[in-house]
Amino acid sequence: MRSKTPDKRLRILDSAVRVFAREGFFKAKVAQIAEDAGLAPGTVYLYFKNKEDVLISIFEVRMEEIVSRFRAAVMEKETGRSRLECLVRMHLSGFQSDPDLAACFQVELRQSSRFMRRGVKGGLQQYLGLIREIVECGRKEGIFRREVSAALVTHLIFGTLDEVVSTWVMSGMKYNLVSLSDQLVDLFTNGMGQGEILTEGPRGHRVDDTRRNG
Amino acid sequence: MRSKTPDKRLRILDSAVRVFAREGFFKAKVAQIAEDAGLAPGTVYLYFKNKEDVLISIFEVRMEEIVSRFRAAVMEKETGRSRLECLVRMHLSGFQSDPDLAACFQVELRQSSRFMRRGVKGGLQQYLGLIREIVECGRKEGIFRREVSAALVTHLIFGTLDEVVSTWVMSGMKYNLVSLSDQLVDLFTNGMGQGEILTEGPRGHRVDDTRRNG
Amino acid sequence: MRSKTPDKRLRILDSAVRVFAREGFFKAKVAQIAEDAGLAPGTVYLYFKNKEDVLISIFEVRMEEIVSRFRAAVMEKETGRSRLECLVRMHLSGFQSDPDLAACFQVELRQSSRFMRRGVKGGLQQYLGLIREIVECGRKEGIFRREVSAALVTHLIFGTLDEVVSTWVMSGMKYNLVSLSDQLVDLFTNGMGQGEILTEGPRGHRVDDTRRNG
Amino acid sequence: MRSKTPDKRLRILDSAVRVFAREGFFKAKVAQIAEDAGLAPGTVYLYFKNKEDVLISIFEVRMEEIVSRFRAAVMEKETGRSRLECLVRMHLSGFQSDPDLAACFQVELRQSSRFMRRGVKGGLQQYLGLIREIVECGRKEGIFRREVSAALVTHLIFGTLDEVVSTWVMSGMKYNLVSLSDQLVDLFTNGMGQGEILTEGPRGHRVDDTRRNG
DNA sequence: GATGAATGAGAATTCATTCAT
DNA sequence: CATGAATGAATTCTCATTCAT
Repeated sequence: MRSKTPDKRLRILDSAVRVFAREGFFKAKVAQIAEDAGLAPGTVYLYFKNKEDVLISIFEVRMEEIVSRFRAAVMEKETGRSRLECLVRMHLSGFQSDPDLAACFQVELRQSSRFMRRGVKGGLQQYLGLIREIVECGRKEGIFRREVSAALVTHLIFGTLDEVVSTWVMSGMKYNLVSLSDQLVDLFTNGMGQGEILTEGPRGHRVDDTRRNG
Repeated sequence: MRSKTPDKRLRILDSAVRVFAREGFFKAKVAQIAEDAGLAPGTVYLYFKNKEDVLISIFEVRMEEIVSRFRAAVMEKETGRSRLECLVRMHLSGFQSDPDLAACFQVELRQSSRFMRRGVKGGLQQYLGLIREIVECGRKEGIFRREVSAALVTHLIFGTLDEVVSTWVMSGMKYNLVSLSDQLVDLFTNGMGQGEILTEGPRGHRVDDTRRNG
Repeated sequence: MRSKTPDKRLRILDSAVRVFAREGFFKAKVAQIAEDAGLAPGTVYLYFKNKEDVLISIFEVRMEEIVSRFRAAVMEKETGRSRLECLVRMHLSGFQSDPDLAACFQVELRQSSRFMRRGVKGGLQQYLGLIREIVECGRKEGIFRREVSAALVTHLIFGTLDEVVSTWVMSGMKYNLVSLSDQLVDLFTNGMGQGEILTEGPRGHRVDDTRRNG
Repeated sequence: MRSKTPDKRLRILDSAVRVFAREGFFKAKVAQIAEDAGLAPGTVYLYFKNKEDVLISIFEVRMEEIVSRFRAAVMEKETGRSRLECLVRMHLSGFQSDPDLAACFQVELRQSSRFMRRGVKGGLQQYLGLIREIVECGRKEGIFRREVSAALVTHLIFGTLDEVVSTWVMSGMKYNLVSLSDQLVDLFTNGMGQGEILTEGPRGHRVDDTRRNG
């Protein structure tokens, strides 16, 4: 029992993050979580419908806090580019600084079929929404392309971040995650291709330069 | 019981894909799988250690087949670019044409903690290896950039594909997945940014143009 | 369900003695025991690790009670001889008056490999200890011989009692066990040999006729 | 696989003794025994009804051999006393020289409820019969007492030997079993009591040192 | 609100045994 | 006779959840 929040609901969630990270969702016993929170097993059920609900609630509560914190920070930036940089850096450093949470989000949460079936609309959608706003913002400024679906770009960004963090978690969280931020932002904006050379495909000259020169 | 392979091991895996997709991993009973395969429950345990082993084996067996099929097709292409196109298209069409397998790979498999903890090295690593070869190939041709970590590019591609397919599965597999291929390849190679405009940031001239124009 | 002890642990043990005696250890179902005790199956596992633990616990709990009861009675007697008589009689009458317990101790318990491998130290050692104390006591008085190992004498007494009770159980508990007490005590103290004749060994005359004639 | 008897039935029994001794009856798999005997699992069932039958058969086959060997040796002796000595020594040395068999007889066999319920009449009864013959023989010579039940004397001898061997097995077979023979024979014939003093109560003089000191 | 003893549903799994070859 | 792949019955045990106090 480490957390001392008087709010029992939050205390349970804090304990659950630790226990889930250490034991894994299925091996974790509700009684363990309760004990860690200094409560009786039954008490957990005054605040949560069941064990999965605890897991999902971790995600929702933390995501709400994350999204609003991220949004605040992101919106202080002026350009789409710097907003993207901000988001990427916060995403990576957020997990890097809280390994238990990282384990919950990247590993345990996926073992909830309710989560995997996207039964949890709230948090993730809001986060995707925030990413999308950044994309739209960059488009309005003319620095991000309009030809590709904004939704797809959002998946590109989120999917990559998610995979990168998962890989880091699986590897034992040994290397520095945040230091990948710049390369990631570079990749998101410029892609993996050598700009010009791509235009010189086998077919000759690319004519659609206008796309970029607009 | 649909599959009639004489190989009982494969028959069990075929049945398991169907049952897992329909019922979900936890709701699925070993006896159901056995029945679907026309076998007695105990027979499953002659071929697999336990239920999770069946799930993991689906992944391994199918991945092996996928990787070798994808590799063969990809390697027929000449350029890194066309190889990337080939891989993306095959990844998306592969799942689109086999919804049960898609459900297993994108949803059920993640509920195996052994899988999530990357206890399954083989298949996924080989697939990532194939992606990486394509990246390296494009680099040798000079069409893909060398400044960014190849590993990171690999995660970009795989993470995005995975997220895109997952989203499609969750949405009920209603839209056409393959049709996203071109946009994805475009994003991977060119990024989301307006190339030139990026260089002309609000702050003035970018000096690192050489990077691309080199 | 016969027993009504409020202590659930004891209620389970009481029920288990009956069920084990009637069904045998392996045929006995935990659910049967629970039902007999008026409890749910799961409740058994709040008090015992598993079915074998129930069996072993019967032995331990009953032995503790037996040893202290026997010790109290035995120690009221003055001489080693009368103490031995007391123990033998109590051993035999104890089993005779509780056939279910006899069946558990003599038959079912032996089917626990943990018991047979003497994984159960407590009870039996204490009982053997009590026998040994009686032997030592008789030795101090000078009525029991000192030339033979006390441990061996203890095994003689216990081994014989155990075999005699087992035979009685196997035979269907038809004859009177307690009535063997005097003969057993006689055998333990005087052996099966004709004193005199034994003395006519190569080594010379025995003078102690009085032993049997006196 | 060590045994090379061409008789498959005996090969199975030899293997079973080893496997039962090493694994215990319940942990032992029929397939293990078959493999050790260099046979297929199904073959075991050509020679034995089931696994328990293998265990019981070990006892019967070995006991038959033991009883006839013991009887032959015992009957070569002339007096009841020397026959008893012979039996005790052979009983102890028989187990001491074959630890696997000792483990089977003293531990594993007891876990068969059929054995414990004396469903196995043959072997044990014959052995008890042999002991009894020795007792009767001594009685005819006048060296063994007639006042006590011969059956009881038989139980005394067998029960004690059995307990002594069991204790030795449980203790890890560390000490020398055969060296207990003389003390045991002494105990069986003379008992644990100081002859005269018993009759003269606790207060009398001991005069009969001759009895043991010769 | 909090407790925690009691519940009881539920399925994976084993492996002795069979029998078609 | 021998095989060994397939069988399938059968029961323990767990632990999330409840609810009387």
